Amino acid sequence: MSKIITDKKKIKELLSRGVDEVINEKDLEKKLKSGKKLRVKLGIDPTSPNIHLGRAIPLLKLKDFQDLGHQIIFIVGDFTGVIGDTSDKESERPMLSKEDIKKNMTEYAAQAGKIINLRKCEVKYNSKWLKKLKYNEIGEQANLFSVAEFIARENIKKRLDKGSRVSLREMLYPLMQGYDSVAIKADVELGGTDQRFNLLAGRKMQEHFKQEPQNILMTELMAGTDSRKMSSSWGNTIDLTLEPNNMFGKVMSISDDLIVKYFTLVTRVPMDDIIGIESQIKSGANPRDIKAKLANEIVKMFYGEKKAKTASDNFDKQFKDNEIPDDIKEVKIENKKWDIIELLFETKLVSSKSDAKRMVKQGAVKIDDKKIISISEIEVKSGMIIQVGKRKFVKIS
RNA sequence: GGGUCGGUGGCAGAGCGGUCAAAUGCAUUAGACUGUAAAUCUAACGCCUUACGGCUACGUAGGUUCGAAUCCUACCCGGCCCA
Repeated sequence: MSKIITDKKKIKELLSRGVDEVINEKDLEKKLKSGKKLRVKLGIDPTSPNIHLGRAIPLLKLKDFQDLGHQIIFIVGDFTGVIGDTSDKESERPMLSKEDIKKNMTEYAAQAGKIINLRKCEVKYNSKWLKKLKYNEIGEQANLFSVAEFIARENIKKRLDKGSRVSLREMLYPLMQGYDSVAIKADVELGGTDQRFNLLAGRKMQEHFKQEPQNILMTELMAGTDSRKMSSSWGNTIDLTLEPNNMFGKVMSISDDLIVKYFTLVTRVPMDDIIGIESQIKSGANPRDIKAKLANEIVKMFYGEKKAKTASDNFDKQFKDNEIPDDIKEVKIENKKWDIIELLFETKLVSSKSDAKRMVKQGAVKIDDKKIISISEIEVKSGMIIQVGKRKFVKIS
């Protein structure tokens, strides 16, 4: 029933927006225009279930393929997950248990479902075919690659130079990812540029098994809130699990010069509009407002228009106008005289009592908009609003 | 198997007998300022104590010492070189 869309403009955008490199571009373009339904593969690493904006980029690309009517296939690396990938990390990955993987995937699906229509996807666990391979078969496949190739990879090289451990086990990873492509007969595989070697392994492997080699589409890498590459090991991610207010705020905290990049990579605002935005920035428009638009756009994608609007309003209130936001968490607590330190700790506004003292000392604590300057006793009444810093509020119920 | 170097706070990485709750960078938090949770500047950043101070921490377990992250022993884990 689903027809393949072969609109030239859409294909062009598919192949260029947020795309770092396509191998082989001509071939892929031809196939996309042919009207054939392509099998598009994306591997998922089940080690950490949190999807952040960086990891969402290939997912968005996948959605673009889906929108054109192509078949998308998730490969859950339940088997490779046990091995541990190395391509986007500079440290070795821990091995995972089956239970962990299962739990992680449930969480993953909940987030990925915000971008992709999961009902129209194939989801495959690669243990299905990988665990059946015999030693001689693995040997044969391993023969397709050389050690020099493997250690020439930037990440591996870096680790080697630094003197950290690279296990033999890790060399198996590209073989497996490559064999996945064979097993599902992939036409296209997506991945970040850091996946290059693994993606190419798929082509080699497919050729070996007399299949037509898959095309590869590598997406650009995303910069995080501190302008370095977005990665969970840097702690600079914007996670999809963030609730709207926080997500909005995090986006607002990116560096100004990343605005256009974010628009291009993680939204589907038409490219023509983005060009307009770019020139607005150049001609001196207030980046704050444009960034707010971006934040709004991103929150909208994951939570819908209404919640995005609320998040946006709350942000303005809280930071621009220094007002108290509408939806504050309520806390039930005995109405009596409380020592301010105990009170802050009890309401979980601070992580420890030392922390509470610090906050008071720094002048970060406000009760009903009145600054608390010294450690003292507070008469707690319901409806009272306690504030720590600009971002943490609690209302006594 | 032999030699050798190392395992430090969320991460990276100094310290190598007292002045070490442990430099510095990143991350985090607060304050000032502002265009925002940008940028910049200032400060904080184990836990408990109003404070004095106390407690727990530098791979694990013991030991030497008035005193150990620092020295010794064993063990566990890792790097490099040799075989």
